[in-house]
Amino acid sequence: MEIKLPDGSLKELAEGSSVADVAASIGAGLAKAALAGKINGDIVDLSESVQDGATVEIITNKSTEALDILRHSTAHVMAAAIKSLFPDAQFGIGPAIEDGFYYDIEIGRSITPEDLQTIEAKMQELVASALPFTRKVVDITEARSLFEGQPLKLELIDEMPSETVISVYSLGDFLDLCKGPHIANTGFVAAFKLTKQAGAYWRGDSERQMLQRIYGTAWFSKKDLEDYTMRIEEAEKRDHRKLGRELGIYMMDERAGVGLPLYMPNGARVIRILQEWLRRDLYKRGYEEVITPHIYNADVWKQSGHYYFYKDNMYFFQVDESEEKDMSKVSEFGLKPMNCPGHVLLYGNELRSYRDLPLRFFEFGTVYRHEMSGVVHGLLRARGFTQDDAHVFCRADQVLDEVVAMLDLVDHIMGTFGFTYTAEISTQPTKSIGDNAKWEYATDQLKLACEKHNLEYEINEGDGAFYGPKIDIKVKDAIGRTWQCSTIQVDFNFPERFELTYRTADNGQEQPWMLHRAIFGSIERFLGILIEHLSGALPLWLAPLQVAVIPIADRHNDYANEVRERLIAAGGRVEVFDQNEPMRAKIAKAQQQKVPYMLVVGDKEAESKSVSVRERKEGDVGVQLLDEFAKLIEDARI
RNA sequence: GCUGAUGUGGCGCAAUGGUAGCGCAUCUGAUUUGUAAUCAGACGGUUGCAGGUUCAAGUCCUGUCAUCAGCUCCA
Repeated sequence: MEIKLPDGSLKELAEGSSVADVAASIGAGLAKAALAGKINGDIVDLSESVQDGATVEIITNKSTEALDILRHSTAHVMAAAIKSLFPDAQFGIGPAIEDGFYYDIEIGRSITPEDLQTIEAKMQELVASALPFTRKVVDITEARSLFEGQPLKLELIDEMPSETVISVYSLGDFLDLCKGPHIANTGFVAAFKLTKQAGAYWRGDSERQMLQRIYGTAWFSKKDLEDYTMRIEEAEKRDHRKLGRELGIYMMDERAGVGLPLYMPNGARVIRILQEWLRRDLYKRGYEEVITPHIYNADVWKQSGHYYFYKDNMYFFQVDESEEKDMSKVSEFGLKPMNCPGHVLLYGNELRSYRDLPLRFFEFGTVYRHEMSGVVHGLLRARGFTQDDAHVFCRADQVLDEVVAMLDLVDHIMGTFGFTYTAEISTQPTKSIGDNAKWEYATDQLKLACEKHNLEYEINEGDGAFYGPKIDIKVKDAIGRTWQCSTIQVDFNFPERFELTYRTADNGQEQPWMLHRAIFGSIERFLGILIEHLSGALPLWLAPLQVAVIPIADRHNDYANEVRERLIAAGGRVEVFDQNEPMRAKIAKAQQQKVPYMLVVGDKEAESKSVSVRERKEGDVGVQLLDEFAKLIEDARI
């Protein structure tokens, strides 16, 4: 028989040859390096036999799929080690993930850090003995008997269609249900480390039992593992919680409450600049700014439905409005967890004409959500935060253009900060309101808008809000975590429940379409991600302190203050570092504060009305006339 | 909320069950400096909180609060 290689050449082979035979026929070196194969694009085990006319590719550790195969295989090695140390262990699943792998297990108690060491040592033994992975194909019935007494595995088998061909892999005396493929033997595992252990719900369902999850990382060389460890350490240095404190951005205090950031002067400045920058852009784009209350009578939350859907996650309180103070006339209020009701009430306050649409309200709205204690995380997930929230009321035929304009705004803002992002469209969930035709139309408009905007998207089937479909924009942070920032949502709930209408051209009444959108999402979350992204070195226009004027000796303080005043007149944020310290120490301080420019001034500069400019990344960039430098600061005004 | 780990001056760290130390920062004094940290002195904590074990607890135990790493969740 004949097969095709990726380069297009043909190869003659004996009937019943396997992928491994193909590798061997190309060369002994390749046969040794082969991890798995690809038949017509599908990743398969080396033992898989090839059919006449198929295209066969050999996967080696240079291939893009190789790390996943290695990591998944290392998860099996770990499972085998656990099986020999804890014979009664039950196994869940053990996939490859970004940078590593995990395996969910149950040994009747929690895994301790010491266990991790023991398991790792056992794994080293298995790796040293170059144990082979052996693949076997069985039917459902056989699989059931092989995994007798392993309820977690049996549950997985039970969910497979009855005609499925199941592959199992054995590694020594450890047998696992697995699609494969795997490395030929454990000798390929060159560098791995067990990194952490945590609880994880079986099948990701919080109603079900919690298993022990062990995480590890695996690489093809010790060097790669070291680089990875370095990368993690570097990422920790730029953690926004550490930098947030060091740069005077924000603090937390137990006494204030969990998840409630307090902004220090630098943080307040940055947030105000971000807001003003966006505000000006939004005016250009046809938005109107509004301001709405932080608390609403509970009746509003009842009408919107939030009272019933989110009561546990909202802050409610009662006020006695009677003169007798006998709680006879108690009113209930709720802190807003989102800004929609205010904007909806504003819309409904006037009779709206089709000519008014689209009507775009925006607000920097501070909201409070009682997030569960385990999820609060610095600025990235706080209980009080400010959304750059907007609601657009429009006609059905305007939805597309509005969403395209929003995507354009996302592009502009993320591009300004150098973020790359991905888009996901979430569709109708099983429990939802609004008729199917509307859902279909709305979802199509979102897809069309992405296409019109040349934005690739993934579909999150059934993951939309109960009130409408949405586009979520996720950006990547320094440690490689993805965070949801921008969101564009269609809402069928509010217009219905608050009976919003507009007068049509033919004097009829129609219900407007309502779009929610936030670009930063939460300003604090965005700032947190931005700090990590830039290692705290905010661009000149956004830096809380733009210029540190550094007099060399006390006698230069007067000129330093003159420089400061000149630059403040140019709109700059400037401070004179006149502490009784050597210049070098002042520079060190300014560098640590990530101040974009340090201006060293001494006799020469005072004489010539100039400044010696030091840029935080470039270092000393030479002397400039003060007026010249002032222009630079002027240009950085938003 | 769940699983696990951790909690020592403002920050970063130390202290075989036996008198809580160090560096940075702060304050005072000296020094007046040319591109990443001048010198000296001083101040500052009873070890998250509440119980318990012990002759003796930062150290051991219980509870609780908070933080961290995950899981679940994120209108």
